[in-house]
Amino acid sequence: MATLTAKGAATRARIIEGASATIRELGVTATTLDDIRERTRTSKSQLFHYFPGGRDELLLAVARFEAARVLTDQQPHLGALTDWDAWSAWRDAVVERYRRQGTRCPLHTLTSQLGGTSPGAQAVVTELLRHWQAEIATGVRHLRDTGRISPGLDPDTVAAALLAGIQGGVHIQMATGSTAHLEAALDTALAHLRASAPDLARDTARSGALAARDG
Amino acid sequence: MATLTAKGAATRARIIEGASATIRELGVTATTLDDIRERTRTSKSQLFHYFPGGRDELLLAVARFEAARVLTDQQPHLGALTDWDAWSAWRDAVVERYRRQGTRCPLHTLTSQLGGTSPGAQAVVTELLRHWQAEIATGVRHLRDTGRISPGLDPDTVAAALLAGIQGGVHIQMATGSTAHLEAALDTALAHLRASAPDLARDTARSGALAARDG
DNA sequence: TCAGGAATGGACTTGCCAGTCCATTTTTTC
DNA sequence: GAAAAAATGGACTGGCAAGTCCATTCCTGA
Repeated sequence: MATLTAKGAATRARIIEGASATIRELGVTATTLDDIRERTRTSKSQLFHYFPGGRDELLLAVARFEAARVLTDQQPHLGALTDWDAWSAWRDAVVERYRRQGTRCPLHTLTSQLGGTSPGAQAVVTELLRHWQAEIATGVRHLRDTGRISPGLDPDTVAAALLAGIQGGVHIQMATGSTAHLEAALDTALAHLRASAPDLARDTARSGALAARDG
Repeated sequence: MATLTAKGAATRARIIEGASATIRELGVTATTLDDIRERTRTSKSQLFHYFPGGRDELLLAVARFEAARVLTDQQPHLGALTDWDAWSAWRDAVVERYRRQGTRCPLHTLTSQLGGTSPGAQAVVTELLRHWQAEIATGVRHLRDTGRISPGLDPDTVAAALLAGIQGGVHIQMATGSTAHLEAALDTALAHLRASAPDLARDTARSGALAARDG
């Protein structure tokens, strides 16, 4: 793969997207290169031309593709967690995103297969988590700096806990099909933040810290 | 498998345990029946004798085995979440359990492979989660009924959020190798509970003289 | 002790699927 | 417009791993 013409790049992208869709339908283990070949209208040689490392390299590319999508699907909310309304909108966007995705999380299964095997896949996930958590932490820090939450809360710890709740909520959704846990995790975390508000700020937010849900 | 002699039952159990151990080392996808056969000193025919449904049936049995272990590993703490000390001990036990397990969670990978495929595996996980959450909720309810936390908190929601945090923390550990997120999730959830305590109970808890309250 | 069922051994079949290879077509470049 | 490079087609291989089958040994109960 010395150089890549426009046509070549398009084919490569088509393969990744098609593989991603196929994996969503069949799961990683059940997806064969022939399935991908058929859906993307490519030949075996093309698959290996664009991904000389074979199946693993393709899967890694798909993981990268999916990881990017996870973050963009949360925009513009994730990048602007300024006031409570923004947090609420983000919360809804996250729930909606995963509800729409259904009971298959390509990235989860993808990394559970590649995770231990290749350090590359591990890096993709680690980087995604790091970025995601950093964005959340920035939002929390903003809440703190504007006096909306207790100054005693550590933004990074809160963000880590929130991210864990989201991950677990999604994971449970994969097994049960319900987003109840994801919602509980998000709502409880937000309630925690709201309840920590200094009296003045809480009065301003006024809508009931315990009720948590959209006041 | 009309009847099962003592010897047969022992062999069956040996296969499940050996398969479980092998999967922990190699991961689900990389584990072949021959690997299991070799480790458990059995023959191909034995594998299919005790698990006529083949690989999938064996994997399901392993999932059941692992699911049971998840809960027993948390005992006796999980069954007696009465006061803050008990909660703290449980928290430590959970962290320790997963730290010891390392970056391979057999159940996670097991179900991510069987999850979508077989309804049986899904049932195993769902039941595990249900049971786990119920135990946590019982503990939360006890805290509430003894006035240690705000009566406004819904035990089931809190338990769901906490369980999601644990699951996510473990999941992140699989990718990063660190239990930081798991600990953040647990600690944040417990901090939330403690912070919700009515003033009297919080003061009492701080001093450790719990017996005196509510006379 | 012997008969029938359970347990075991292990060779063999079968099918799939990743990866290879070379021929052919298309595009780029000078 | 011709050579070089890139893209494509698709048959073929090789190996692996699940599952089958039958022969043999072991156990149990009457």
